[in-house]
Amino acid sequence: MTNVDPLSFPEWPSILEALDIQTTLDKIGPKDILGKKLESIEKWDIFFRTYARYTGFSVRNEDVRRVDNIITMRKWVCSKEGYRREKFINMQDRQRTTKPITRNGCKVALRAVHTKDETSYIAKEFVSQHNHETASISEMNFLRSNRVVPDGVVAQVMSMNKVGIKTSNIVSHMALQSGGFENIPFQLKDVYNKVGEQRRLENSETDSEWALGYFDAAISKLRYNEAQKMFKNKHTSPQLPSLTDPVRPYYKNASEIYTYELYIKVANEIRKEAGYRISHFDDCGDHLLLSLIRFQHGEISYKVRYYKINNHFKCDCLLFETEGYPCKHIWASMKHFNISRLPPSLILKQWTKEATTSSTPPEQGVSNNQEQLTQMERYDSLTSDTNMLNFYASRMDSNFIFAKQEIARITAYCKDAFEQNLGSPTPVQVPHMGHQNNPNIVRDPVIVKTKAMRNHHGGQVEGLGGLDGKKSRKCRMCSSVEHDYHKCPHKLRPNTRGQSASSSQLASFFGPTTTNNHENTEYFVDDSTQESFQSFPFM
DNA sequence: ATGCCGCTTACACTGCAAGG
DNA sequence: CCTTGCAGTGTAAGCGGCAT
Repeated sequence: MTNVDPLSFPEWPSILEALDIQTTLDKIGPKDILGKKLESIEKWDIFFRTYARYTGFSVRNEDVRRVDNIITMRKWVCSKEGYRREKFINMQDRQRTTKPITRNGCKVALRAVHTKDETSYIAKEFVSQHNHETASISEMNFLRSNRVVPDGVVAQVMSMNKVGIKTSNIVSHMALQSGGFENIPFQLKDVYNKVGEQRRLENSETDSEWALGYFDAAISKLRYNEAQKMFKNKHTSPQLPSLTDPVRPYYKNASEIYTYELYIKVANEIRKEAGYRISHFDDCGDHLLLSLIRFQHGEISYKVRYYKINNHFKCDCLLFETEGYPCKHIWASMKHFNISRLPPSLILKQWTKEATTSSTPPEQGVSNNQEQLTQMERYDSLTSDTNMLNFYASRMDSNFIFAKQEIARITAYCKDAFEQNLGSPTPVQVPHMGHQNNPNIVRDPVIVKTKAMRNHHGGQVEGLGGLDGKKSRKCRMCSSVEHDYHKCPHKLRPNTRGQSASSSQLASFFGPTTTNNHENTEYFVDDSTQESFQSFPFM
């Protein structure tokens, strides 16, 4: 079991002391928590979120009660608490395929109630047993309540957007410098959301146009996307049709076998199966030859061969042979023979969930996990701090020079200490704001000033969907509706390589990369590069 | 005190059209 | 044909009212 790194979570020791917890996090049970008191609701919040982070689940605020604007009770739950609401399960006139099921009725929860003397909050409910698998350390950054977009990152992305660099490429570069996407505590979409939020606040619409690509970053991104998909497949499941659907077993069977992306395609075939019927079949010795016709389209027919010896189906349409999953004609034939589960011969292993999960490296040992986790926490913390540093230091010549010198000094010191294996703790105490206090944690719908507050005027908030007239397009540089980005008079258009304003800004933001592969990389942006970057194969 | 439910809003995602 | 931005859809999240 892992323990909380006190350097990353400075509040943690005092909380543990106040709760008088002697056991490790994974062994905490109701008897350790029920009846215990903490001085504020925020401390309970920190406790439960840290507990969740280190035991592998995501937290949702489930309920809150206030009297005179003072919180009298709050309940936190596992994000898998409850079930999808009935109205979304039985939605009529559905226009899109359903989203994966993320809830499974998990009972894990904490409830803290204001004590009678109003001096503290007491735990009245605590459930620690999940009814599902929890996330591993390597999946920790995929959990929503663990995702953070540090202020420095937002500031840096916005600055670089202004000189025309795409958000996705900036994030790729950050990932590259951090040693991979798995080492940054946020996802690309979190950055889009956070930057978008900041832009709305500033009421300025600028974005980026030119691309910048790095092969290593692209590969890392592909791997990361793969890991994201694996996480999704492991922790969500497709929404199945209603219990009354006669071919529900087929959907269920498919959901158990295929990844979510492929399930959507297979489900589409199963759905279309109903449009076909077997007109007749002939016994050809080693196989049966079935003739299928489409309802109301009698002239369109398909032949399906059913080989009894190996329980295999082969269809004229060759969908299975080309795409790797059974076609509607095979599903219709299976139904005809009352075969309720897909025969193994029709399951291509590369499309199954098993194929992706089996490629996951085995979990590392306990001590390695602890080490890895501590290192990750500290890396997150340092990245957050240094991003802010970069932002301010790059704004003034004197700051820039000072920062460069200090960074060189500290780096040399740490490197020296590391190489001599002096180990931690390093005498250089890095000031830390506390991970869970970071307002940029990707908590779901964060600052929602008006969220769930009744709209007494009955209208929608301006700027959101539902406005009457269609919005006209705005220039991304100056927000004018008169022209678009490409014709904008404010657009920065450096002409020559190595002399442009953007190139120097780029160089100052990126700094010299230390990665071997890029030692000779020059950063430049000019008219021609826009084309070449956009056509970069991985971007 | 607690659970259930309805309502509102935000976020994630998709599809389409404009523009190059 | 490709990229980008926008609008629309699905649903998670959060809160408060009401019933138990």
